[in-house]
Amino acid sequence: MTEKVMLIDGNSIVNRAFYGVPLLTNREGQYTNGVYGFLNILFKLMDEERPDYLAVAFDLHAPTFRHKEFEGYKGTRKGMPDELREQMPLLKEMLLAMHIQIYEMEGFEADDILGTLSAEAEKQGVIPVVVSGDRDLLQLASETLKVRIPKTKGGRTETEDYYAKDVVEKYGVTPLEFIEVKALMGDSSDNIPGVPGIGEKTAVKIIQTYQDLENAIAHSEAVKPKKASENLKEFQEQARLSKFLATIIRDMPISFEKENTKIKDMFNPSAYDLVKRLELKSMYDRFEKEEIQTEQIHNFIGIYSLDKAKAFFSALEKKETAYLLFMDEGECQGLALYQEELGGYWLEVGVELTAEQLFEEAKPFFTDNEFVKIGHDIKKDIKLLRGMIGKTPEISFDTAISAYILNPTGSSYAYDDLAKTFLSQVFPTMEEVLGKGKSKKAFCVLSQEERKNLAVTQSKVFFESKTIMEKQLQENQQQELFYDIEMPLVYVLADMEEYGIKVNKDALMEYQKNLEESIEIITKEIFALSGEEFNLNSPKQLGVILFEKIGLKGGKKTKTGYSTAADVLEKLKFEHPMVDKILYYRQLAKLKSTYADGLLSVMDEKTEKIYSTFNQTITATGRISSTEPNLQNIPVRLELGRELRKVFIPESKEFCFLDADYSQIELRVLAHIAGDETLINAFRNDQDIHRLTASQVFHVPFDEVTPLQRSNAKAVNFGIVYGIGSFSLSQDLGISRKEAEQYIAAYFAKYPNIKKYLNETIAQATEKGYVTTLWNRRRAMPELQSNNFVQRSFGERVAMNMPIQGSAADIIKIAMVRVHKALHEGGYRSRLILQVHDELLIETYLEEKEAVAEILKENMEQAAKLSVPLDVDVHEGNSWYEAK
DNA sequence: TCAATCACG
DNA sequence: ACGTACGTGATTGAT
Repeated sequence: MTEKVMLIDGNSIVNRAFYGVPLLTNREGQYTNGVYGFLNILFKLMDEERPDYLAVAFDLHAPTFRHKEFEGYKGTRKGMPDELREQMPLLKEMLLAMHIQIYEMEGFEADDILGTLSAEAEKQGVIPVVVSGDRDLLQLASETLKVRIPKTKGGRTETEDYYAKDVVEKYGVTPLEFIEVKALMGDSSDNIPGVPGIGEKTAVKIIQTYQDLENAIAHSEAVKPKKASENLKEFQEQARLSKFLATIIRDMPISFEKENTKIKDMFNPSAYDLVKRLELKSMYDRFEKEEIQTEQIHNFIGIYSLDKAKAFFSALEKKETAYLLFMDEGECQGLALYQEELGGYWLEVGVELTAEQLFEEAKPFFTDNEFVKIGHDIKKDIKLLRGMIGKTPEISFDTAISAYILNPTGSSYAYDDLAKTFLSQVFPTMEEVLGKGKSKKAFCVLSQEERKNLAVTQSKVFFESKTIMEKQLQENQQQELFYDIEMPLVYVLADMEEYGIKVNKDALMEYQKNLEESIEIITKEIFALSGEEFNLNSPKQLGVILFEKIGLKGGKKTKTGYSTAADVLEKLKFEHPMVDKILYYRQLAKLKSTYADGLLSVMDEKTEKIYSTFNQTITATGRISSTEPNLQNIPVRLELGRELRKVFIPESKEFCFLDADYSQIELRVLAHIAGDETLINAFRNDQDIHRLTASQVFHVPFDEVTPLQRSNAKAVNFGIVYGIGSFSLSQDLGISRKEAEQYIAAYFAKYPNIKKYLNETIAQATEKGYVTTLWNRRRAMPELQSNNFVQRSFGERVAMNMPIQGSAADIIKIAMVRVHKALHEGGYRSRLILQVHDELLIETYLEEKEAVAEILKENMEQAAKLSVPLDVDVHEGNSWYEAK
């Protein structure tokens, strides 16, 4: 086995990491984001590389030998923010605590240390992996030496990895030639002067022709362009100096020693103490592996017979109780339950207690509201219990949903996340228990005892978290949102999922067949035009055909190559007849794979219905989402796709569809929240809002607005809702950035309160750290604290958008709960079957049609009392297509 | 598993 | 100067 050493450029990584994460401090007021970011990258790379040795090199803030040669050289002494500089001792302390070897040496830079250590390591047969935020290090890349450049993108860490061939591919020169290029072009950040008038492009060309600096100087007469030729001659000494400055030393007086750099006992108690002092919470579990084992064990009482179960349920007082269900296909089935005073129980399905018996005994407990029950992700339990006990259970508190309400941007609301968040306790993650990448089925791989422990542990965690969460909901004034909107909605969604939506199977298969035939034809046409066959679904292969073979000018747009996205191709469609055909192919391919094939594959063969899952704890804004299949993105904008809606039909001839959608709900919400009189009056008078905006922005009379003006104004209105930027608006409308700026300025001049509202929202969000909707749905906004321009700007747009999108989500959720209740209480046979953000689809019994249409319209329009009316359009039809 | 693409509000 | 609109999910090819 070959051994591996990971060599890290400490300074540059800290710098990188620092800008990628939010500005963190611990209770003592110490900044910790640099340390946090560094550790994040370190652990990620260690997980990936699994090195045997590890060393981190730092720059000393002292002159290096390079300074002596060139007095203007500032090298690595370029500015570092104070918040970051303060953290360097902390980071070193952290590294020492983890027994990680640190290298620093007066007169040399971290780059030189890495260059030398990597060379030494290779001599000893150890493979080096060099990690740096700095592209200078690319000169070290070889066939065996990999240079990794991490990037933090939206809190996530990604790396660009380079062996020698990757450097050639990306820059057109070998790693060693990279130094020569630097000598010519210089590097302003490292204060390497280079040759005036030679930039990256020219430098690469020269080196590609002449291989190195000296050869280029020797042939300087022949160098093109003329300016470069002259300057190369005149500034040849400066170029030689630049090469010297850019060359990393690989033989400084320092040695790579296995004993010192061997990774050993990184996660020890004193390192853990330091991590705790710094409050780097997400790092805790790395250091806590030892404690996990003891935490999981939880005493519980096992119940295995019918007699015991009977006794248990009759003894169970009408107390607040947590419960959890595990009904696995495997050999272990049962019900875990935790009650504050009684403790944990495990009721196991087996020979002496069948599932039927267990649920018969549990029935009163589940259906009696006097037993206050809580659960976690209760929608699945509701559906299960309905099957088992034939009634809808009453569960009043869903810990997954309350955790989501308290923090909708959480990545997971599994029990171990809740334990960490609300109990400050660490339990093994489900992944650790089940094994990585395994689904819930692996639950049965566990021993019986482990399984029961886990089940009871989970119910305990959920129960105890609930107490904390209740308090927080109260503090946030989110009780109405949680108890009156989200919890009732669970039952509505459960019904929608169970009921499903009928599809016309024959029509769908016909649609699929037609697409298949069209795809075959268009594919042949494209191949005829391109002169060769290739995988049309591969943007990479397509890019080569379009931009290299045919020679269209698209330029590189994505990090992997040419962009072939629709907006790029749209601009090129007059350049070559193939482009339009590709766009058409894409349209067909999408319809076939995602929709025709996709829907057929999830259709229930027996009922010929599709049962989607509606997720209530996914979105950051409060919307619900739909999966497997996603029924919220069924085509509608283009006719060919829209045809697909014809296959969504009522269950039988006794029913038809009613489709109700809010008109302009987000702009109405904006008008209300911002209190803008112009906008409010427009909605009160039921005016065409885009036309109005057009007349305001383009200074034309309302009746003389052209269709183009109206459509541009519509884009402006969208932009306002999304947190507008002139660049994006200009892209969207295909106008200059200047013009886009003028549109926006004109908009804000006409709607001053909108501007005021947007500014105030950002200010408040920055101050409080979160934004809220009209019903106090809340989204934390850590991005606003970032010193990173990109992240902060994103945060600002989110702060502007979330209250609007989120309030609209609140409103339709209220409407859903009320419509569902009205249908249920009125004894109607009509059902709510779909929600698409501003639209509800109801399958209605024909005789009830008028009454239900009224119920729909009324409940949707009255769901909120805003300063503008809510307007709902209702359509009917015998398919979703017709009802739109 | 990720990146690119594209469907929806 | 930064890099470029909010929120989702499914499919595909490439690694």
